[in-house]
Amino acid sequence: MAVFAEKGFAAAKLDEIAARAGVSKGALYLYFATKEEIFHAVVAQAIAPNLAAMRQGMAAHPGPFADLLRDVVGLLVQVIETTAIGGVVKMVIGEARNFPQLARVWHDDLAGPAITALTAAIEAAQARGEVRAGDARAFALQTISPLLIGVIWRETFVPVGAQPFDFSTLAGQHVETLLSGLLVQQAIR
Amino acid sequence: MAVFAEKGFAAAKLDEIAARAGVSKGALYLYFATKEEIFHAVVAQAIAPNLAAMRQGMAAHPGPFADLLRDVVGLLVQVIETTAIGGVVKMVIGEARNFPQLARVWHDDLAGPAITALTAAIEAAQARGEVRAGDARAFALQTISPLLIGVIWRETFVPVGAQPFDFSTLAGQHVETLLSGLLVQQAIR
Amino acid sequence: MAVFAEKGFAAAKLDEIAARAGVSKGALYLYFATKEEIFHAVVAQAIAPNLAAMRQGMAAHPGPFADLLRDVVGLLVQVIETTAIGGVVKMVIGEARNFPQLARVWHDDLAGPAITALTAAIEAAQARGEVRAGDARAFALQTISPLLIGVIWRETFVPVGAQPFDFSTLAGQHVETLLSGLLVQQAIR
Amino acid sequence: MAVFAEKGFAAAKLDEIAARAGVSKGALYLYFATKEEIFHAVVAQAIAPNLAAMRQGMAAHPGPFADLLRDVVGLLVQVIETTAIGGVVKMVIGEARNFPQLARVWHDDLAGPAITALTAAIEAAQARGEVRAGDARAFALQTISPLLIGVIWRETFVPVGAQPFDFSTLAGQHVETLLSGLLVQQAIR
DNA sequence: TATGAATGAGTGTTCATTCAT
DNA sequence: AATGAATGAACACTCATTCAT
Repeated sequence: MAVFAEKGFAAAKLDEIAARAGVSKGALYLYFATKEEIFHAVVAQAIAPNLAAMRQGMAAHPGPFADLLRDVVGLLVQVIETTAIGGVVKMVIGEARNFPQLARVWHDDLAGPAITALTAAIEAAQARGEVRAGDARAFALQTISPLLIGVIWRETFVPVGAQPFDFSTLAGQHVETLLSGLLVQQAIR
Repeated sequence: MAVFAEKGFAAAKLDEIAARAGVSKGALYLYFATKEEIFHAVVAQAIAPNLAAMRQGMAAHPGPFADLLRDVVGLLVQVIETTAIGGVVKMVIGEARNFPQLARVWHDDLAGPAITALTAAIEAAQARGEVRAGDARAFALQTISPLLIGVIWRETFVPVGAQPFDFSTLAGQHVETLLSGLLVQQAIR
Repeated sequence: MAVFAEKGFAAAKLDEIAARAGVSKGALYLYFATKEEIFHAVVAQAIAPNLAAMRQGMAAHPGPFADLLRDVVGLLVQVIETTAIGGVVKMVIGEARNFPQLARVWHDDLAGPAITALTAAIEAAQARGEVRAGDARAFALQTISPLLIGVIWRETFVPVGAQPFDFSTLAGQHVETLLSGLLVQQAIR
Repeated sequence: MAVFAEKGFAAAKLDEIAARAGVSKGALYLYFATKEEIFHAVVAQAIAPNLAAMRQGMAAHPGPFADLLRDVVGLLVQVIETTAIGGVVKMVIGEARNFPQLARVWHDDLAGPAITALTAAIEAAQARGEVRAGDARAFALQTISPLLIGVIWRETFVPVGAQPFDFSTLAGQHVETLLSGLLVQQAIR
């Protein structure tokens, strides 16, 4: 994953992958038939843990919407700070056109369900009168965007000297901003 | 740009670039010394119009913060809907590690100044008492994130059947959400 | 053809083929998509001249069978002594199992028709009472066998010091032997 | 032998040889140092039985030449129909150039002596006045050619749908043809 | 004795780059 | 200025050979 995330599919060399894996080039072919298969395995493998995290975050949130929001954003921060999701996101964005099947898997199994689940939770909150009217799917996108862009910023510009964003700060402030805007009764907050 | 945006640097073939440009492969070398030079030219060229747009959007906004916000987001929507920025963003994200200089140019000339200018405008609004306290740079990131993620979503998942986001709807709702959260006096809204 | 005939398909190296052709390895791919395609082209190309020779040899022989026989055998000797048929025969024998399509082409377009035409000519001679009764196809095989084996002997054993067969001597004596045996009226001979 | 005969030396894979032998690839190296050594063993081993057959066929034939001829041809038919000689012949023809030593062994130990012995027998018959004058070595080649070509035909073209030759028919008719032509006193026949 | 995972040199194929025309 | 045939270095993939178990 490290090599693919760094270079992209085409620029990744099996020699380097093998070297970093501490095996010979030939050994790769004992486990994978082609370079593409290695790539798919890497990308597929990166779905599982995030899938689990997502499901956990979305599971049954009967409490106030604010709690759900804090949990979701907090979980996202945790994933961003502890996993290699940054590299995977880059890989998926960069190679989606070359490997549509890969984009499909990531959309159907991860990104799509995540957005859908979040949208449903927001709609429930709207139904309960907690959240003001509006396109729930757009609200969902707003919810996760700053952190995702923060990751992409980290992967893209921080290596050349850009100032990174602190994810905890960003997350806290983002939740505040969202709540003040999404809640119908702002006094309650 | 079309070829590089679709395939990435390494997977882009000069044969295809030449074919789409309607010239022979050899002719490319009359204007560029290497493939990399073509790539840099493409990426550099894609900075100019966006730079202009950004400067225009940020220029002297003495009026209320809400107006600035609407202008900035509106401009972003326009750029997204009328230019090939989506492909460029993909290219920059995907190739930043392979071409640090490219990332540097994009950061130093475009992304960095844009964030900085927006941050400054927000700080000014904070100083005027229009915007509540908080990390202005984080507010700036929040401002542009949903639209950027919307573009990336379009580039990555829409080609494999994902439902796209409507940028006008997204923009309008996003501005509302931001304002309600950023303005100190919410009653005024 | 020289390289494939010498080494066989698998042991032939594109480096050597290119070198002997006086071009670079890459240049081969301007004209052929794969090594296999080069091989097929070589083998296919080797059919044409032999096909022509065969048709010529078989064409309308109203005269006595002995004349036909002398012409056919004489033509075969000429082909053997002036073309690269030896190498081609080796290639076809050696690679028939690996490239069934190749064997099919050679059988359907060359070996099969040749045997069939010769068989027909022999049957005509039998009908005219010139040739004694018997399996005409087996007679046909007898007709061409010694020269073919002579070629194979030349290709296989002569390079390691075996004594070659003189094709003219072999041909003359073979025709005599056949005539004395095939003709019904042996006294006439 | 099966694998080498089917694919040729270069295209034969040790994986397949080991699999068909029912052992592991590593086990091959307990008995042979290299692939080439396996190949030599296979080819050498294929000499023995044929050598014995040949010696038997050639052994002391004081009787009439016709008897010798029938015995030799009959023996050849038997070998062709009961042993894997077809594959071996293909191997030797196909790999003679790549393994001159192999060609040498086959020539010096088998093909050469066989032709020589047959030639000697024919010369003896000529001396006895049974066989007409002529190049005895060419007569010898004539004697064995049709059956050899029949084998090669079977190995090369029958797998792609060619009509095979019946070896018994071929042999019987061939002997007749030879005798009528080779015997001085044709009336005797 | 036997295994089979691991190796790495070798080969077919690609593609950025050159250059005669 | 433009072409496109030709080059050759680079890379994915194969497979004979090794060796720890």
